[in-house]
Amino acid sequence: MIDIQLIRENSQEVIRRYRTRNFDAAGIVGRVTEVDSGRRNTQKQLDDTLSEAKKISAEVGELFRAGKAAEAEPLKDRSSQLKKRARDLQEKLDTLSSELNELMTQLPMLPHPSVPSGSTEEDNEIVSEEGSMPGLGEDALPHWELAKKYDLIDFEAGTRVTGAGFPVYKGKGARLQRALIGFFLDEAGKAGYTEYQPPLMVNADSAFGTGQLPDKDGQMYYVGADDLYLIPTSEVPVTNIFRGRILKEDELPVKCAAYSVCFRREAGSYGKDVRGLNRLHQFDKVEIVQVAHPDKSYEALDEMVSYVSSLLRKLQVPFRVARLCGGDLGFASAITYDMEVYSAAQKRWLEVSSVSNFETYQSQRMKLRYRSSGGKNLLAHTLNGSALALPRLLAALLENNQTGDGIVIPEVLRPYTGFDAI
RNA sequence: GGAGAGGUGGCCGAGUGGUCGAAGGCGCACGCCUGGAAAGCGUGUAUCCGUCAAAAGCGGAUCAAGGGUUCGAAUCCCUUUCUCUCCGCCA
Repeated sequence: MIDIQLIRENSQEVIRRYRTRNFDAAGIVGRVTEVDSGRRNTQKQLDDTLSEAKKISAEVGELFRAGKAAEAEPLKDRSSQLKKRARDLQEKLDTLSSELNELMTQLPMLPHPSVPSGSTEEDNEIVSEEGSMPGLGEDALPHWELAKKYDLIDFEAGTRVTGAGFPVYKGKGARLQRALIGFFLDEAGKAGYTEYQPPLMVNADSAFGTGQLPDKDGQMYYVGADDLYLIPTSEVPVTNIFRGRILKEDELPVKCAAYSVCFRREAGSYGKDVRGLNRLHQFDKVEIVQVAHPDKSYEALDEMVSYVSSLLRKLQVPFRVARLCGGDLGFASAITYDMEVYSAAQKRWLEVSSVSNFETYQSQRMKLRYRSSGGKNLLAHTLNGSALALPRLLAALLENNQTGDGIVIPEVLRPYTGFDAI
């Protein structure tokens, strides 16, 4: 949620900034202004009413103690009336508050000024590209063929056991997955991130806190019997570790890393884009999360982007960094950099990481604050990024490193895999 | 899953219907004391909303959450939730 203060102070500016997202906020912002002033008005009336009722109660108390119970009778009546009035006002206040809350929830994060306007992927701004493109022959195989040829992934078995989008990794394929996870966690540790193992299911409050609910309801698997959601990313449980907390200023930035399995329903996506490992219902990912001081969050963002770049560099995969345009930006994000690796046999770029600064969007929802040196409790900024998501990276590694009679394992992974080639 | 006990401020802990936002202690901050420190002494120490240009001030809410009884609830009643103990089950 954005800070309502921004709307109170300059609603036109807010509406203008939302245009970068192709989001017409005029209607909602207008309603917010209206409901907000009504709410405050009602609050004032309620407070005054309660104030009077409290005074009367105190008087009644004194009369009782003085043994003049009879004199208290008319006061009791008056107090009853006030209480009835307060009940009505409270009801009105609740209605207005929840209406306001609902409106605010419909507003996405304000985009950072550097976010390019645009509506689709096409309008994303490529900010850098590095690594050399592998020269593969015409007989180069896509990763799903390679996975079959070298018996690394059994897609059919996954379909039998669960359904499409739930692959079974096998032998060196499974080992390679484990190697990548180990490598990523070790690297994150060296970069100052504390390792966490979060729950894989979260409650609705957590899903709301990071912005999955209500916006992305339907993209998460839901366990109805216990009212829990399977996490779509460990961003959700990890960030929510800090929900409702007030951190000390010198604790910032908080840097967390977590490996987890991720579950996504990906409702409605079929076709060749989802072939093989390109898009799955269950996948593995190491995520990094930071809780940062508002003045330092863009520094943190840059650090995260260069950290993820360093991983890709070490793995020797060609990659590029894109700054998402307003239209492609996630609901909760002020700015997002996508990191894409080049998958040589498919001849396409695959997104393997998404690094975002949510500024106060999530912290506002989850009341995540820090105590400033001035003694005030202020909202912290939250950020996260994949470091990294495994399947597409695995796809690129398999495709780019194929030699015709095997697949070469990148140097840095060999201590983890225990083998040099497949 | 069954039985019982309990959730009070950063923490411990008193409080069972009437100035209780809440005694006391610890912790923390500041000051005094000291050559310096410890001890000691003193002062302060929750969050949110509203009012205000802002601060102060003032008003309101909050003793797990929600509802109820009452003129008045941390205190009584109901529901939910979480924690602990015992039993059951179990990787």
